[in-house]
Amino acid sequence: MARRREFDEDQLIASATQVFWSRGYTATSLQEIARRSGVGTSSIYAAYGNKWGLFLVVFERYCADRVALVRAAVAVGGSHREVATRFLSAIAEDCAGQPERRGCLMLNSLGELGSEHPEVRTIASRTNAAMELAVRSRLSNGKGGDDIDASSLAASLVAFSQGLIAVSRLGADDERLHRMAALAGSAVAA
Amino acid sequence: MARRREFDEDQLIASATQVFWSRGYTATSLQEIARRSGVGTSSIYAAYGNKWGLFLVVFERYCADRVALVRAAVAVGGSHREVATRFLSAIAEDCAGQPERRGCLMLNSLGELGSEHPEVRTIASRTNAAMELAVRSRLSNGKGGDDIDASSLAASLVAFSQGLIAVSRLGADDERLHRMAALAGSAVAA
DNA sequence: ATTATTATAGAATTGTGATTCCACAATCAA
DNA sequence: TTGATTGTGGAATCACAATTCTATAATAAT
Repeated sequence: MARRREFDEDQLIASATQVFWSRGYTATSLQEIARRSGVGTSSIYAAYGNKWGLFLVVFERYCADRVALVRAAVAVGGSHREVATRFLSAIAEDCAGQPERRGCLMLNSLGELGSEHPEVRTIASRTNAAMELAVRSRLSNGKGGDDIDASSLAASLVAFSQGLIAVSRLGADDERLHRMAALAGSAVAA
Repeated sequence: MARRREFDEDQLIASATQVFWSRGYTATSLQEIARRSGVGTSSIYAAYGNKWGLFLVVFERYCADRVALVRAAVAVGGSHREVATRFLSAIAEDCAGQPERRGCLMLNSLGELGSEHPEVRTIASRTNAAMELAVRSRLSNGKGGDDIDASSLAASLVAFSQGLIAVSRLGADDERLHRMAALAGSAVAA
């Protein structure tokens, strides 16, 4: 270890995330990330090897944040119906707050890169499992008798949330998203 | 009109669809489409103007086919529960049959291009509305009293189907997809 | 048959963007 | 302080892919 980094890694990753998220992986140029972050391309290559390496770091971090979002949304717990409603509302809320209706970087990347890049599938799959687990852990009433049911329900809720995200990308207004979230939540047996 | 086209347009569009679907728009080169279809790049440019023009034709056609798929799935009608189950099962079935777990070109393109290309959002949005309408038209029991309810249900079913597609991209096995479809279907009030 | 028009093949152009190189700066160990 | 090591800025590669160009072929209309 000789000279230390000058750039702030969190800053760089944050900038890169924005660009990848809005433009997609392939259409994003490193030069743009360099420009927007103020970090030179040499430094980026030295630190991450190549564009793909940088993307993977971005992607992993984003996915981790997403799991945290879900955990926070269901932190309180309650009846199946309450948990479901809070979870879906939180997702709807998040979509509504995104500029350009850009949805979710995980789903966008899965769409763009999933077929040809197993790593992306792997990370996304792990993330999805973590989300399902987070939801499921708040659905069980502590008895454990209906666990199979609870995990199926959790999986379906996460799937529905991903449908909500897709719908948000179509330009659905905030109210519509929230109404769909509420309707699905109330369809869950209390 | 002097000389006539030599290439079969349906063939070309079909080849192009495969490539765009597997690789994504940006990562696809016209040369690859030319090679796989046997049509020269000059002919493609003469016919569609540019890569984007070709893509739009591919995309519109794909979306139309998708609506047709949904219409066929719900053609028979029945109780809300039956229609929902048949619809979701048909989507699950379709996903299961895709090579490379490539999902749905509409959702993939929405993920890759949605933020920066309003045309894509517009076409996808129109397609989505057509799907919802197709489902809804089979949900009404002919009375028309609960139409608001029926259209909300249709919208949620379509959203859930898109969630299923996302899950399929994660590598979920066929059985899991079918189970989720069945569970969601049976959750719909008969 | 001749002409005007559109299609095709394949080479040439051009721009972009990933990646590499090189010279120089900063820091640690001695 | 000196040398080894790692970061940085910016120019230089290097490949690839979108698009255009040029010549030639096919066909409809006269």
